[in-house]
Amino acid sequence: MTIPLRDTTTAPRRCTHDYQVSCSNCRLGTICLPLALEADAIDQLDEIIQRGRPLQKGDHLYRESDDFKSVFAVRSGSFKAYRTTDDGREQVTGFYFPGEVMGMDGIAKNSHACSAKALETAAVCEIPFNSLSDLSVKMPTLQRHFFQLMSREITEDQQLITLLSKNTAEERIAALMLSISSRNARRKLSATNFRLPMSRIDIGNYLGLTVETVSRVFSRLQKLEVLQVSNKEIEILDLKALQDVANVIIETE
Amino acid sequence: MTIPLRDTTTAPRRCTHDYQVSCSNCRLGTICLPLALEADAIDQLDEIIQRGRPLQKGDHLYRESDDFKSVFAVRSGSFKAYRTTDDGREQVTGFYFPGEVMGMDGIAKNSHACSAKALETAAVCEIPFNSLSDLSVKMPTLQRHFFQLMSREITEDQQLITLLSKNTAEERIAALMLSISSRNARRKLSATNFRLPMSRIDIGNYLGLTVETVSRVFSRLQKLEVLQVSNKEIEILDLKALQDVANVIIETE
DNA sequence: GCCGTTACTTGACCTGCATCAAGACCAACC
DNA sequence: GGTTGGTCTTGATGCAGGTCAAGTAACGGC
Repeated sequence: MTIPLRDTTTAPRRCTHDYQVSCSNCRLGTICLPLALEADAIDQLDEIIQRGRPLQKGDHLYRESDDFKSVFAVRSGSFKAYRTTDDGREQVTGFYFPGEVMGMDGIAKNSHACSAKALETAAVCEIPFNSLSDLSVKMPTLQRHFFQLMSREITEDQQLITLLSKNTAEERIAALMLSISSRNARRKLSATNFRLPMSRIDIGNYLGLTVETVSRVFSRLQKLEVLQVSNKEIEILDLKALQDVANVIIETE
Repeated sequence: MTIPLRDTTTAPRRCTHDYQVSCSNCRLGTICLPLALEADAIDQLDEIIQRGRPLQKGDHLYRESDDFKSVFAVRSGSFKAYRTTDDGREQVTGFYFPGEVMGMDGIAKNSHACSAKALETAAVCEIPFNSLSDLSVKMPTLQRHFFQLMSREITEDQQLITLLSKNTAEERIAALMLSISSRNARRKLSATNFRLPMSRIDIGNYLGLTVETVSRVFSRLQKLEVLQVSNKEIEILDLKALQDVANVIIETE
């Protein structure tokens, strides 16, 4: 069940989201990439985008092998995407924050390859893929836009691959903290103080570590006065030191 | 420097590649997904596709941060894609065989995120991305086709992520052997006897293992009479056992 | 053929993280 | 208040795979 995003007849020509993004004339969050869309394109997109129903913590946005119908831009809250391995375990493949787009894993087979679960109360924009395809055909800019979005997903996955295959536990955790920090900064939120929406279990799962290791690394980084950790509340005390620990350059775009 | 794939005026309406693929009316190798293209579409694609110059072992097809202009379908030979980490090490992100498409990592930033290097003498089809985009605008089927290709790349990367974060050395190697085997089968080559085009170093790098471990695992699997390994020549002696070792279902499509 | 170089294998040892185990904290609920 | 069930932390121990080292096989160049 979806309701229209807004009444387009009276709508102002600016971002209607709950957060501010750099592109001043975009209504789509980070679907908004360097390549800005013309006003005309935005109006047409508005026609097809719908506001998804609100989700509570633990609710699924979609599940593995569900029919693929739409991609989703996160409006508020956060999500984890995960796939279930053949022997029934879970592999977290990504965390999604406001302004990020999820669900593109479903295009290949017309059914979702991952499940997406809300980590807290959350809201999304639903973008029906068929409409998006049709519109892309009419609007080459949008098509390229969307290609870029998918390509970006590929490069991000490849960064995770590198992290998993080359880096130590401390480097992985530090890299994740830096990634969350920079995604916060992008949304004009604090880059140094934030609340982790996900559990230690999810962090460990995502980074290929056990909960115990995650916990130990947090303790160690706290002892070194790099981070201040109290349960889910994180404060980056020494950004430079954290970057040194990560030993990886996290893109700050 | 590229030369036209073939003289379209006299061309027969069938696959012109060095290998056979399942889709009988496609000239593009595995760009050919379940979604078959109409004859009309194929003719139009033919117009924009070019045969790339032949590559020798060690030659680069493109390098990290090269301008992104085209994607490439492998015609013969094989490639590895890799990215260089901030501290100068290499991370192999994939191997590409005939009929597979590479280079889509470049779309996001209009410059390649990976380098691609020939593992042996190789040939490719070059598909200029601008032409492809333009054509997709005219041909919705082609657009969807290409979206699927990219989405597939995402799911494959996610499988690798899972492999790296959850599986043992033996499981990883077994999974890679099964993957190569099934990709061979797809090209109507032997699924049990093949030559690995890549070095142990590359295998280790790709799977997040050291050369020594790769070597030891091969020896162990040989002792167990699962594989026959002589340098790069592999024979799968016991497919069922190999699948058990992998503990992961490898898609055979 | 010989030589130099690089790829591969095997062994001995060591370490980072997993595993096992116990306890602390926290929130929900009766 | 107490109980229950989850998440998080910390310690003790073990092992898969990394590191170091030495040797062998394969491949090119001359």
